[in-house]
Parts: sequence; structure tokens; C-alpha cells
Amino acid sequence: MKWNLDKKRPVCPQLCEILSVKIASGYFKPGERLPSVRELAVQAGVNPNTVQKTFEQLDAKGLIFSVRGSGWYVNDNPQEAKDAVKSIVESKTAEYFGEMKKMGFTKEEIIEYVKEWNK
Amino acid sequence: MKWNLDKKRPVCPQLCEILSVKIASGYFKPGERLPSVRELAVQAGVNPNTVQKTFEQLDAKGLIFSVRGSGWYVNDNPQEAKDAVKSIVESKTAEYFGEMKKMGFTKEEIIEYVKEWNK
Amino acid sequence: MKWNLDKKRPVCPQLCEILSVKIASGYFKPGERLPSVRELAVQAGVNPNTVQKTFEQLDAKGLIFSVRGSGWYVNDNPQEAKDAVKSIVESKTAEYFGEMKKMGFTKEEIIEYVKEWNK
Amino acid sequence: MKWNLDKKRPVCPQLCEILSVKIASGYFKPGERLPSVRELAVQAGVNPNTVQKTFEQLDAKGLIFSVRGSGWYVNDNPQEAKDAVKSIVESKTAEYFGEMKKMGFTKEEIIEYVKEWNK
DNA sequence: GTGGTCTAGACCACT
DNA sequence: GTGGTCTAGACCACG
Repeated sequence: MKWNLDKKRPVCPQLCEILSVKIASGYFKPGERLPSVRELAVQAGVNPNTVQKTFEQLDAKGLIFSVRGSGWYVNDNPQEAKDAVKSIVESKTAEYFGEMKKMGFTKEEIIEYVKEWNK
Repeated sequence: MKWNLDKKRPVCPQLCEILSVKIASGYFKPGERLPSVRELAVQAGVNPNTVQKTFEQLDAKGLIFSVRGSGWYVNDNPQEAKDAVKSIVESKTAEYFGEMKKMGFTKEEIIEYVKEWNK
Repeated sequence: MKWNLDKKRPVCPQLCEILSVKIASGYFKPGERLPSVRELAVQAGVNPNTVQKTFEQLDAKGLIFSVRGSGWYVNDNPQEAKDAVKSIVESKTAEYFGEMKKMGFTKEEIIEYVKEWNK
Repeated sequence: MKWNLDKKRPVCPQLCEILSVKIASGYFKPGERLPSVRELAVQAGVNPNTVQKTFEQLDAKGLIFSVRGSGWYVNDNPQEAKDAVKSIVESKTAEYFGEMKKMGFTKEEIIEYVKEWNK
């Protein structure tokens, strides 16, 4: 699995977003066991504590749950994962729009700008 | 002047962005004196230290300069302000696109999503 | 036999408590052979290792003993089982009281609260 | 301030409970600044990271919020704190009752036992 | 082996 | 000085 973490942003929310998408998309299915904290930490090149914190946050959102001594498992409610992803996407877009508008762009200008984006 | 600061983001860069736009748009004209650090701090409801730091950063970008005992003045090169704004807008869009793509969206889907954005 | 294990608590101590009560109450009588580790593990839906560990802990308390190649048997001293149960109950109550008092409740308030408990 | 932490239980939830009560009872009032992470860590004799985690959990419950570079402040909705405390007390009592009943006690026996508790 | 919790200590951005 | 994030490493309980 590729992680492509952006070093300029905090790791935790990035992992949260990626895992939320993986769950919502069915890459990780309900009931399935996730890679262990330590293994995922090695894969992603981060500290196990950071992965642990990420899992706890996903737990708080109801996406996954832990079984002591066994591992972390995907929860049985796929809708929650989709809602989480939707919420993430919305907040990202809201922030982008908000900041662009604060800088004087209208919605139409933003759309035009986005259409011609090629990077 | 309205400031509309987002409490969830750091104040300094927000002020930088807003002032850059004001200068680029001609709201503050070349040679014009900006409001004093203290006054602007009161208006925006932030710490004077933060305004001071903001001014220093705009100074570093070549947008404004200070005169001891007098205040801060807009520099005489309007192009620099426009470049600064352009650079800010590009980096915001690059970040938004990068994160959306990492979440599995294609450029077309992003455009579609942006078009239907109504918040 | 119903086990009603609480998934949020460690399994081992739960099994210990339940078996202690069963022995103290005479459900399992002195000299009687307990279900095998594997059978009990299947019934309770837990790992055989966990049952094994539970039996060892009950052994350490003097409630049961093992016969190589045969199984686990209830010890001949019923008083020990009753003492074990009493000790468990006391520690649970002490913990509950301690925490409630730390949260500002007096003994009278706790009693009142307990009386009206209906869940 | 006395903290009386129980060394046998995890620190984080203990701090959460104590702070929730302090907020609900008005010891810490809406808008008031809490002791800094580091200061509270020294007072309670724990690691700053643990206090940070506690504060984040209280934040997730909507009891407090942070201002970067300034501190943590009590939220403006006193009801949430009372609800949080109520929820903590209920879960403690539910757990106690559940375990006692699993050990064969009836509600009446539990009440009787609690009434005669003197430790 | 697994998750859960904690300490220690570092660096950053912000006030 | 404050909070925010992360690494490193330890110990425990559980399976």
C-alpha cells in the first residue's frame, strides 16, 4: 500500500483521511482486520504512537473498533465511513472556497481557475 | 474594514493574505500609510505582536516598508503585490487539488463538485 | 450455561468472577470436573489460552486443581470460594464508592442514586 | 488543587472525570482559562502529553476549546458539562450494577450491601 | 504477537 | 510562555 504522506501537514489527519477513504471505498471491508499498529507504522514510515492516535480518532468517529490483544477491525456500518469521507471533502472544499472568496474571488472565477488548473 | 478571521487558522498568515489582497487590489495604494499596529490589532481583535509579525513578513516579501517613529507604508512596486497574491492563490489551489486527488477524485470530479458547491 | 461476557472488559477476570460464583454457589460442587478448556472456550466464545489462564488463576486462589491428562476439578474447601467471591464483591464496591466520592457524591447521595437505579 | 489520582487506573480518564466535575460544578466557569498543560502536569504529577490528551478528549466532548499560544478555555455551554458528568456517573453505576447482578446479587441485595458499606 | 498507556524529550507555530 | 505534533522507548494486559 502506498501512503504518500505530505511532510508539510500533520500525519494524523492524513492517515485518518486515507483510511476513511479506504474503508468507504470497500478496500477495507466491514469486519476486516486492519494492519497492526506497528506494521502500519513501519509501512507508512511513522511512529506507532501516531498510528495509535489515528486509530483512536477513527474509533471516535465510529469507523473502527479494537479488540485487545487481537487488532483493529472495521465497523459494521459502511454508511458511517461514507459520511466521514463526505464530511472531510466538504470541509476541505468549504475551506478552499472560503479562503478564495476572502481573497476576492467570485464563485465563477474560482470555477474558471479550477478548470484551467494543470499542476 | 471587515476582517472575518477564521478562528481555526493561524492569525498571522490570514492577515498576510488579506493585506496582500488589499494592496494588490489598490485598496491600499503605493506610498499610503497603513493603520498603526495597535489600531489594526484592535480592529481585527488580535494581539499587537501578531500584527507586528505580519507586517515584518509583508516587509520581507517587499510589499511594505517601515519608517521609524512614523509607521508602515505601501511599497512602490504594485507588481510584487500581485505576484504575492497569485502565489498564495496557486498554493491554495495546489493544496486543495492535491488533497482531493489523494482522496480519489479526478480533476473532472473536482470541477463538477466545485460547480455544485452552494455553501 | 450463559456467559454474558462484557466485551469492553478483559475476559480473564470476568471468567474468574463467574466461575468463582458458580463454585461458591454450588453450581460446581467439590470434586466435580469442570468442562474442558477447549469446550469452555467454545461455549464462551473466547480463546482457549484465556480459559487456560483463568483456570491457572483459580488454581492459585485454591479454588480448583488440575489432574494431568484428565482435567480441572473443584477443590474440596467450599469456604475458599466464598471468601474469593466476598473479596471480589468488596473490591468492586470499594472502587465504585471511591470513584463516586471523588466525583463529589456523599454516601447518602450514592444510596439514593442506587435506590432509584432502573436500568 | 488536590488530584488524588488512583495509580491503579489510567490517568487520562481520571483527569477527564475530575475536570468534568470541576466544570459542571462551576469551579471552572465558562470562558475561564484552565491551568496550562505544563502547569497542570506538574500539579498532578503526570506527563504533559497525558494532560494534552485529556484536554483533547474534553474538547471532543465539547467542554473546552484551545487557543493556540494562549491556553485552554471552558466552553460556553454549561449543560454539556453536566451531561458529561451525568453520563460518567451513569456508566459507572451501570457497570457496578451489571457486575454485581452477574455475580448473583439482586437489586435489593445490592442496596442493602451499599447501605452497610463503611470503608 | 496485539493494543493501551505513559514518560521523556524534541521541534514547531503562535501570542 | 502557550498549545500541537511527533519520535523513541518503555511497561502492562491480553490472546
